[in-house]
Amino acid sequence: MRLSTKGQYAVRAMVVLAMHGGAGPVSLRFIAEREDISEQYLEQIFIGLKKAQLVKGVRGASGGYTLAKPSQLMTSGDIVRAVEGPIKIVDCEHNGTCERVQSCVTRELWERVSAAMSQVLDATTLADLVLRAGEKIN
Amino acid sequence: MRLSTKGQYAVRAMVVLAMHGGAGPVSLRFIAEREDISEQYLEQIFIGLKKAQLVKGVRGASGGYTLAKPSQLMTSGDIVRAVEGPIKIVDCEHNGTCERVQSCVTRELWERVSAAMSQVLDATTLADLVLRAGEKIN
DNA sequence: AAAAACCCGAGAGAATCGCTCGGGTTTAAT
DNA sequence: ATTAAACCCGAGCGATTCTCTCGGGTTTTT
Repeated sequence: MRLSTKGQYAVRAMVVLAMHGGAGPVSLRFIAEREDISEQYLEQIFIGLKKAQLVKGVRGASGGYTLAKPSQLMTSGDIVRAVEGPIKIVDCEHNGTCERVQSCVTRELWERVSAAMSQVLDATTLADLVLRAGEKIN
Repeated sequence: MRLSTKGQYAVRAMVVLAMHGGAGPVSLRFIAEREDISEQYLEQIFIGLKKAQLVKGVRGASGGYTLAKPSQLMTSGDIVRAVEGPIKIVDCEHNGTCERVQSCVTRELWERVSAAMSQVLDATTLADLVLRAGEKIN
């Protein structure tokens, strides 16, 4: 029951991106050094972020990535989902109907837990995280 | 980001145990058949539950396991923690102080997520689950 | 005595994680 | 035009974790 590094790295990387605001694209190399993450691993992560249309890639020299929309309109939930898939703590296939009733009582529990996680993640925008980072520095 | 089967099985097994109330110990074989879980895997799970003093083992023929305390006094959080360890979605070692400030902004986020999970799990007693199982059957 | 059941450590097969490798292609700068 | 920076992408690899299985116990009831 733990978030893989992929999700953690993705959020950290997006914070870096957001902090550099509109000042041109940010290269993966920069993020990699700043956050001490493998550059090639970051590439994989950004493929997911790009597919989810959270970032835009700028190719060529002095390229990099920029946010695809303002940080107020992006939540940590969006970011985590982009690289890790849907936020659910167990995957139950029998949707709605189980053979064993006992099993499905617990399913409701896991769904409530997943919902609680989503609620926190979806309530926190990227802008919120940047704001807090700013507060910490000062 | 998913709960291992160990945690899921543990809760399901405890529901079975609770539903058999005070009517003597319940054998692992019974639970294993009822819930379609490997009996030997269940043994491992019950070692954890026993260490956490949630169940009591009764050795010998016609033995099995009983709840160590009333189901109202046991939460799904207790059960999950017993077999899976502390409920936290990332493990950050730097407690309180990080070198990179950016990293630690996100740490607060993971802590809030973990807290939200705990809240749901700790608010649901074993008795609650049994009650719902009863409702489902009728 | 025999059988039922818990107790327990070790390990095996598969899946997942956390990357790395080796190639591209695109574009800015010189 | 050339070079170099940077994104793009598929494949694979070592380590870890998960999900059990195996092979032995020991305890207690019948």
